[in-house]
Amino acid sequence: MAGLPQLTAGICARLANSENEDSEELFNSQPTLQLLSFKKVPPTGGGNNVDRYRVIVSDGEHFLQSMLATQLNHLVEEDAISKGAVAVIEKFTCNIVQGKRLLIILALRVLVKTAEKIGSPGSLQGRPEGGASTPAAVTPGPSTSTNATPAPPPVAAAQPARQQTQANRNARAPAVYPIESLSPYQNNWTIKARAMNKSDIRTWVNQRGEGKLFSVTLMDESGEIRATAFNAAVDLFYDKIQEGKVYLVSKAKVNLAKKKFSNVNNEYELTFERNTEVEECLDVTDVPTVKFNFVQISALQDVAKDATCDIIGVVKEVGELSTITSKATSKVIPKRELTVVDRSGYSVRVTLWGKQAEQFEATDQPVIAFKGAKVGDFQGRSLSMMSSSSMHVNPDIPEAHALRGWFDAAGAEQTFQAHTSTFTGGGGITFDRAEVRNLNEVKTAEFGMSDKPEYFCAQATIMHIKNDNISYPACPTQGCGKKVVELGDSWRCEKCDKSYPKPQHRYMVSMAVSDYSGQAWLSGFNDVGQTIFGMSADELVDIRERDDTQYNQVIERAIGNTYNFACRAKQDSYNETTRVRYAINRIIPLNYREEAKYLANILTHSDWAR
DNA sequence: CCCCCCCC
Repeated sequence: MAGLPQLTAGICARLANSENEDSEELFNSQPTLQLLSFKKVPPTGGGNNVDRYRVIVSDGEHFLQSMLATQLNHLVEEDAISKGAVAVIEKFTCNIVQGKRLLIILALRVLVKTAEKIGSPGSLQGRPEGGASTPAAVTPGPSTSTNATPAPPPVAAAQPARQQTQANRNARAPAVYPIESLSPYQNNWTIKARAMNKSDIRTWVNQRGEGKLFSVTLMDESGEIRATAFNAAVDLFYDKIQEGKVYLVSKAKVNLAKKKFSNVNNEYELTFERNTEVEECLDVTDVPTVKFNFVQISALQDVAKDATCDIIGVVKEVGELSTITSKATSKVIPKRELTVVDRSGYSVRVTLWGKQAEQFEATDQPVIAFKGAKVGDFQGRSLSMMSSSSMHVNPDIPEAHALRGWFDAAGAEQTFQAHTSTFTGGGGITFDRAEVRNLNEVKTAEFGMSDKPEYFCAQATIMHIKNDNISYPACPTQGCGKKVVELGDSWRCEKCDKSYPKPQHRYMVSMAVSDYSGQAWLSGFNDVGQTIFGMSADELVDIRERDDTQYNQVIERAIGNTYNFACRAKQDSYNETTRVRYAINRIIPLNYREEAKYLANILTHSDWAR
């Protein structure tokens, strides 16, 4: 145990009584603490889906309950810290939640990943910080008249000194809380946050009545929260709140967020009310601007349909303003398509809607960053802006400058690859481990029994190939591939209205594949035959005509090989019987290095491997 | 209190 860092003795007691403290010194002190235990707190019902970690911290004398800010979750999940870790708490705040004093760790630096417990820390007097005892016995619980209970010693005193100093430069010097600390349990707070993704004003009519609303995402160093204004509050705040500006916000209502309707990372959301105060703040230091998590346009094929993503690229083309009529509402909606390219050599179409489509000005091929665009599968991959998406023209970030340089020097002359759909127009284009089903499950779950095709992936071995009718004579015209019929000494394609001296044979393969759970018949077209036989259908037809034994050998060689499949299941009626057929969208030979890596990863992360 | 995000 030699060389363990010294803990900051006494800090837990000071934090527990921080209302009596010179907070500036205390909150700048960057104490070293031991993290005794981690407990995952599951998402609350109706809240978001983000787990949080409750951590018991110790200074060697006392322990104190704390929460990790969610942006630190990865430290636990990636095993960078575990039971007994020693860390410098670089940034934190304190809050009163359900009558308990809670340390909120916003940033930390790991000194020791794991260690034995240092000293024998005890509970702080009367305060059940240990978490094991009953809070109600000592401090008033949340159920005892929440409003009548005076707000516990002002958390104002417990704010990071730096933020407090900034706040003091404002006329009314409110205490500034991190967004991370907001909760329904206490309401005397002010946050200082940047307004992002302000929506248009939207109206609704339903059984309960009608109204209008807009929403905006507020963001500070600690996190983000979605805020919504209804009806009268729309008139009060819509013009006042401007995208990108920083505001002091107080007296808004904190509610549980219904996470399925938003991708904002917070358990709660705000509702602006009549008495809510929103004041622009000119001191914007330490209030972050948008955070992007860019993916390359080429990588969009690996992003699931309906997911949101961030893209940055050069606008190669700007489409005309047009309109569509919504099928659902019959509303006419303005629309504009942008074609965006990046250094991956791919292009993608981004659809703007409504005002954003109307107001888009076609300046000279700007760099644009898109945040939270929705991924669609039209023509392979497409992007669509939503009300929660945002668009940033020529942002002052390194990626944008790099793209500008690249495009002006070379990119402008380049041709770009568009994403393309592989005949399905649906999902299942790529093999995705998350979509792997065993064949028994595919059958019992009745994949493909609905009207729409359903997609699944499988890893399976070829057991048998129907070899009587493995290919057909097809039109040799690029992109046609229709069946041709022999007429005299030529082959005629109805579709192309042309005759050819020779057809081009194309595969149409039916094969039984098997995994540990069961067997299924899959059908595949030309690329599938090419993959499993390692030759074109023309070559194989040629072999069959010359040497039946050699032909059978080629078929035999394809048996017993294992592939990763991306499949489509679809109902099909033939001769008055309806059954589900499975078509192969993609067939990929196993890459054993990759398979081994995948398995090793499972081993490393499973409990029974420890 | 919304929770739609559209079309080809």
